[in-house]
Amino acid sequence: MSPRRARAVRSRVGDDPATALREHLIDTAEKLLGDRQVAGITTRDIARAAGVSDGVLYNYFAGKHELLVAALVRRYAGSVERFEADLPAPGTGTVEDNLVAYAQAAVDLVAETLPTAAGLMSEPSLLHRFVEAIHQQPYGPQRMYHPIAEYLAGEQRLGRLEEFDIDPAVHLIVGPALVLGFSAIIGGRSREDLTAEIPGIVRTLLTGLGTRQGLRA
Amino acid sequence: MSPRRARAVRSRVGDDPATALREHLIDTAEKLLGDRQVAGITTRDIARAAGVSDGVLYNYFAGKHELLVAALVRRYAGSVERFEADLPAPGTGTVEDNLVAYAQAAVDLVAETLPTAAGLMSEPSLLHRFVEAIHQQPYGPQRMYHPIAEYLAGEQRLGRLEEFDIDPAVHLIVGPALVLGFSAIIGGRSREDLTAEIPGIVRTLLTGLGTRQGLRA
Amino acid sequence: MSPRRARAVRSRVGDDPATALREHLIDTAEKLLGDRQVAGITTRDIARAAGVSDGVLYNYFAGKHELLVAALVRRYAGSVERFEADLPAPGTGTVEDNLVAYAQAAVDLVAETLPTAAGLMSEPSLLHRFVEAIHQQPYGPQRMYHPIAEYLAGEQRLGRLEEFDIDPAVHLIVGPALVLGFSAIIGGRSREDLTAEIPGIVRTLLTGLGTRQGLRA
Amino acid sequence: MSPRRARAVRSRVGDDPATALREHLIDTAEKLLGDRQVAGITTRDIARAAGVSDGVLYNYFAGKHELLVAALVRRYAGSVERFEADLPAPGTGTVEDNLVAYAQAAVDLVAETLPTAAGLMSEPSLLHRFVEAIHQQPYGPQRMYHPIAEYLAGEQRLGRLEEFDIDPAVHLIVGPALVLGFSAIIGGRSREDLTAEIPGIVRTLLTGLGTRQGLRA
DNA sequence: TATGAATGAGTCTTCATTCAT
DNA sequence: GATGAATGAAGACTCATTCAT
Repeated sequence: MSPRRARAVRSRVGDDPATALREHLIDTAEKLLGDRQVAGITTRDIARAAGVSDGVLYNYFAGKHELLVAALVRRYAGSVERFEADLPAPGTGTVEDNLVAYAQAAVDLVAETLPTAAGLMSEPSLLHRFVEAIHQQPYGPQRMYHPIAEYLAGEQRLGRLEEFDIDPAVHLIVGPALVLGFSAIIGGRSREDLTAEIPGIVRTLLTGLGTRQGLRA
Repeated sequence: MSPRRARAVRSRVGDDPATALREHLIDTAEKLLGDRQVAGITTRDIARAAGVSDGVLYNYFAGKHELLVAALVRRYAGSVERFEADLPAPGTGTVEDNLVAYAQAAVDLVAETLPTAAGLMSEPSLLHRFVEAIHQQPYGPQRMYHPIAEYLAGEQRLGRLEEFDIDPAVHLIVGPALVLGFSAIIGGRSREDLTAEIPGIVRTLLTGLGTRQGLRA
Repeated sequence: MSPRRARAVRSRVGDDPATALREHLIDTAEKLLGDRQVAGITTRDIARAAGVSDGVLYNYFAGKHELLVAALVRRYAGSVERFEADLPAPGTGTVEDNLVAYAQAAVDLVAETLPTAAGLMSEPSLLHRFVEAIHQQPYGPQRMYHPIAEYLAGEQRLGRLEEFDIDPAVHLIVGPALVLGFSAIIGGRSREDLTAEIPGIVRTLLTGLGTRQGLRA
Repeated sequence: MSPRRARAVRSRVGDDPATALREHLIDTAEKLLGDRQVAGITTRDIARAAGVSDGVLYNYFAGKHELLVAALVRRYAGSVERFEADLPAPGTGTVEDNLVAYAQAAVDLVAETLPTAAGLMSEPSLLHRFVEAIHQQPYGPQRMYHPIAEYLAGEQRLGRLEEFDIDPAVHLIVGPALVLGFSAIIGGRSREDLTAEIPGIVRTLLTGLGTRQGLRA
C-alpha cells in the first residue's frame, strides 16, 4: 500500500506523487508572491493556501527559504517569458515603433518584477540564494538584455540603424524602462501615464543629443 | 537641576543636552541602515548600538517607525547632497566629460540609495511615512532629475547641445545609471567595473542610434 | 497521522484530543482567577500553570482576552449553578428557614463572584466582552434574582407570605447578602461570622420596621 | 536661601512649603481617580497633571502606591462627608420619607465609591494598604452604617418605629442601596431609574413580608 | 508520509523608579 | 529640593520549525 497523498493533490493523476506536492507548494507560494511582499508570507499562509498541513513543507524543502526561492525563480521565469513573447523582429514595421514596443515590454517586465525584487532585498540571505539560483543565466533586469541586443544587431545588419556599440545602446533602452517601472511603484503612476513617455524617449535616443562641435562630423 | 545625561552622549560637549541623545539615536539608526535592511533592524539593535537602554527610544520618538523615518530622511538627504556637490556647470570642460560626470554621480547615488529604498518597499507603512516625510521635494530617483535637466538646458542655451526635449533626455541619463546601480547591488559588480561602462553609454547617447531613413534629415 | 499532544494533557484519555488542551487552558485560567485578580494574570502565568509553552494559547484563542473571557464565563456559570442547587421549594419547611437558606446561598455566590467581578471593572474591554458573552442571561448579581422571586411568589400563592411587591422584596434579600459578601472580601470576615448575621436580617425583614402611625392599618 | 519650590505650587503662599507640594500631588491624584481606573494612572500622568517633574513624587512618598493610597483615602473621606451632610434627623418629617432619603444618599455614595473600590480590588497590595489606612474607622460601605443606625435608634426612642434590632435593619437599608449602585455601574442604569425603585423598597421594608402563621402575634 | 499541535526565541512597547545635574 | 532623562524588567503576541502520532 503506497503512503497517503496529501488531500490537496490527490486529484492530480499521472504525476509522480513525490513531486506533485512539491510543485503544488511552489505554485501556491508563487501565487502568494503576487499578492503581497515576500516578508509578509508565513509558512502557515502557504500551507493553508495549498490546502496542506503546516509540516509538509519540510518534507520537500530544507525550509521556508528554499521553497520561497523556488517560487521566486518560477515567477521570474514566467515574467521573462511573457516579456519575450510578441517582440517585433528586425526588419518588420518601423524601427521607431519597434523600439517603442521593446521599451514598453521592458517597462511592463520591470513593473511586474520590481516589487518582488524589492521585497527580496530586505531578506539578504534570501536574495543571495535567489541570485545563486538564477546564477548562470543573466539575472535581474539584465535578463531582458539579450532580446534587445539581438534586435538592435539585426536592424544594424539590415542597415536600418547606424553603427554603434550594442551594449551601451541596450542600457539606453532598458534604463529608462527601469526608471519608469520604478515610478509606477514608488510614485504610484499609472501604466498609461508611463506609456505616454516612451515615444519621446525613443525618438530622443534615435536622434542623439548631438553637439555643435560636430560629434558625428 | 538638569537631569543626568546618557552615558553614550555624556562626552559630547556643546550640544543641546536635550537633543543630543535624539541626534545620537538617529545617527546610530542611520549607520545601521548602512549595514543591513530596514526590516532587519530591531529596537534593541539600535539601543545596543547607541549604547543606551532599550527604553530611551520612546523618550524621543513615538515609536520605532518615527526614529527609522528620521534616519532614512537623514540618510537620503546626505546622499543627495553628495550627489549635488561637484557637478560641472554648463560651459565648462567638454560636454561629453560632463555628462560622464553626471552619469557617474547618478550611479553612485543609486548605489547608495537603492538598497535602502528597496528594503523600504517591503514595509509599506514605513515607506508611506518616509514618502510623506520628504513630501514636497521630488522623491526617489527623481531627486537627481533637476540638476541634470538644468545642466542639459544650460548647454543647449550655450549652443553646445542640439535642440531636444529635456525630459526624455534626462531619462536617458538617469536610466542607465539606475541599471548600473542595480547591477552593483544584485550582481555584486564593483564600482570600477560599472564606471567603465559609462563613457560608452554617454557617447552612444550623444550620437544617437540614427536611422537610414534619415531621421534628422 | 495525528499530531503530538502537549505533555500537559497527554495523560488525559478519552478526551477529544483537539479540544483537550483548549479545555485545559480554560481550566487553568479559571483556577488562576481564584488565586488572583484578572489584571494580574499574564499569558506566561497561564502557560506555566498549564504546563505548556508560551505560544500554545494562540493556537486556541484569538488572544489573552478570549481565553480569559472563556474562563470567566465558566467560573461564573459554576458559581451560579452551585447557587441554584439545593434551594428549598415553596411550601417546604418554614418560610423563615427557607429565606435564611436563600440568603446564605446569595452570600456565598457574592463572596465567590464579587472579587472577580470587581477585578473585571478595571479592565473595561474585558468587562465588555464578558458581559457580551453572558449576554442573554441577566448578568452580575441579578442572576440570583429569578430563583428568589420565584420562591417568594410561590409562598404568596400558598398563602404563607403576605401580599407585597416581589421586586423590592428581592432587593431586600439580595442587598444584605451583597453587603455581607463585600465584608467578606474587604473586611476579611469569615463565612461563619457572616452566616450568624443572616437569621436576624431575615426575621427583621419578615416583621418589618413598622410605624406607630399604623402603616398597615 | 531656601531651596526652590516647584513651579506648580509657587503661587500658594502661607503654606508650609514642604507639605504644599505633597498636598498638591494628593489633590491631583484624587482628581485623576475621578476620571479613570486606579490601574490606568501612571506616575507620569500624575506628574504632568500636577505640573511637576516625574521625580518629585519620590521626595514625598515612598512610591506610587503610597501617593495613591493617600488620594484614595481623601477621595473616600470626601464622599462620606457628602453622604453625611443633609441627612434628616429623627422626629422630622415622616419616617418613610426619611428612610427614602437615607437610602438615596446611600445609593449615591455607593455609585460614587464603588468604581474606585472595584478598581482597587485588582491591585491587592494597594487594596491592603488602603484598608489599613482607613483601619480604625469602619471601612467600605460600612462607613455609612453609623448615621443610619443612629437615625433608626432615634426614631425608635421617639416611638415612631417598632422595636427591632438595629444592625439587621441597617443591612436592610444599605444592602439594596449597594445593589442599586452596582446596577448603575455594571448595568449602566441611570440615577433616575434607580431612584424610582427606592420608595417601593422602603415601604416593603416598613411593612415586612409577614407570614400567615402570625409572626408578630 | 502527512498531520497540525507544541515549541520558545524574539519583537515592540510601557512605565515605576533612580539619580546626575 | 526639583528636574526629567535613563533605566530595564516585563508583557502580549508571532511564527519557523519540530516531532509524536
